[in-house]
Amino acid sequence: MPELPEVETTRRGVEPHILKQRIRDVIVRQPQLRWPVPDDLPGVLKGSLIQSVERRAKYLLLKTPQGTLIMHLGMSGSLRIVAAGATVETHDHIDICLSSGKALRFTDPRRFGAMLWTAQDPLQHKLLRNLGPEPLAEEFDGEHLYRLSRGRSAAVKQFIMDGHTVVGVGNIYANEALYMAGIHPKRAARRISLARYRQLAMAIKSVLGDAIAQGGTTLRDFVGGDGKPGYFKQQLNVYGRGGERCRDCGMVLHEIRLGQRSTVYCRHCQR
DNA sequence: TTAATCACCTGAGGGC
DNA sequence: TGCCCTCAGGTGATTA
Repeated sequence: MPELPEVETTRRGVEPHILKQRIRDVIVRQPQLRWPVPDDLPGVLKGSLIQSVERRAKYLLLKTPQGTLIMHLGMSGSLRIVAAGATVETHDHIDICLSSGKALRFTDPRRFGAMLWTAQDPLQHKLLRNLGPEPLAEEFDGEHLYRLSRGRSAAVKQFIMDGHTVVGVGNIYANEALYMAGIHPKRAARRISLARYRQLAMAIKSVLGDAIAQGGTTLRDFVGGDGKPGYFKQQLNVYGRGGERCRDCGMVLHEIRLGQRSTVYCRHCQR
């Protein structure tokens, strides 16, 4: 399940293979993704030069002189480099064939992913223009969280998973960051002090930074752009460990549903 | 404006 | 072995 570190790992993995490549063809086998792939996408992209491979939140942006291809991996999506004409599996929905003879292949069993086109500034696209800061950017800090949380009665876990607060904090890393900061996931966002938000911001940066450095998680079917799995799962302290012992205090980790999401925490370490 | 819920989708895993 | 059911989850849309 790609979260921000997985998306960044994918970006770094595919970038060397597609940067400065010209798009020779686009093969759309399954256009029904989260939103339908535009009918004219192959025609628009054909012949374009890929100028940059960027990321904003969990969106990957392939910029060409004509516009930008906006991609989202959804829940189960992946991008990898294959030889053009490589054997096609059931969920290989889109191939972007390159002048090098290779292809960027989008695979997504659950089809929660997306592939959209904009000729405008992609950061002004309706999906991107209202997003919060990047978690690893300087502008994201405890003051930012504290300021936005005033008057918010929602649970802090849902607050930090809201893309308007900060982007890229999915369920796994929200659980981990709250554990690291010692904050109970159900605590109302407005009832957390500035000092504790500073700890939480540092925890988010630490958890996401470490995950990126190690290539994302190995949960389910995630593999990087090079087809190799990530290695972060071994370091998860709470996510997926409900009923097991807390690595810090030895208490049994508690698992609940919060906002329809699996939430694991330590009742002793997190207040 | 905020919070809660729904919808999308399919593979994995458990129970029978 | 096969069938059925539940769960997993990112995020926009809808509803209250």
